[in-house]
Amino acid sequence: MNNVFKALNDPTRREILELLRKKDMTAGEIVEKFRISGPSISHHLDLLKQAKLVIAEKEGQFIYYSLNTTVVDEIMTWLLQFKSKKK
Amino acid sequence: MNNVFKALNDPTRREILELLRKKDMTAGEIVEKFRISGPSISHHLDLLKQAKLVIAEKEGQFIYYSLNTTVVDEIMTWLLQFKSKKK
DNA sequence: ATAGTATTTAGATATTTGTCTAAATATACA
DNA sequence: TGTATATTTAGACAAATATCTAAATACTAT
Repeated sequence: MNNVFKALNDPTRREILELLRKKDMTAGEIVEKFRISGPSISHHLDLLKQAKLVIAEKEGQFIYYSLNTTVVDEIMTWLLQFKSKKK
Repeated sequence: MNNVFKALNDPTRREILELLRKKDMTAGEIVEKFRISGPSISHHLDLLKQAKLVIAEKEGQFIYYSLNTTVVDEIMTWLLQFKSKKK
């Protein structure tokens, strides 16, 4: 849970998630979308991976990244508690 | 939006939110629930306030903190986009 | 006014984070 | 095998963060 909020606490990483919502992408394709170095994006992808918000799959020379929405459910469940006030 | 994720990215602050879900509390009451100094908690409360996740109201000598769930809706809306894949 | 309580603000410090360049690893292909 | 491409790992550094103690502010009540 901690990892998830940590992963979401960065505009670049949130933007990566929004990109992946539209289609799976390779690390290189993602890098092209930003003005940040490859290694930095790689690091962001690593944090997203640790949070299990994305899944990485190797295909030959490339690594394809895709969304994993099951964690999104967990966050929403956690958030929902606040909509039902009182213990 | 950035402020919200920043505010949520700390276990102490998330715990404060969970406490406030049960009932409104003064800063002092919140401090008692943790082993962290008053000033540190005050700082956490400030970040939660900036994110509009809590509301502070002065009552005489005390400041009462309470949840503001409207921001929770915004986060959930943002998260929901990921549940409907494809552009 | 003075003293006491509640809370925040200021300033310091250690840790974490985002970024970079350079180097390492892995795959493809001629 | 050797070279090009894709991506990550390593190491450095500046900026942001969580925490602390000491001091300031605000209110209560004697």
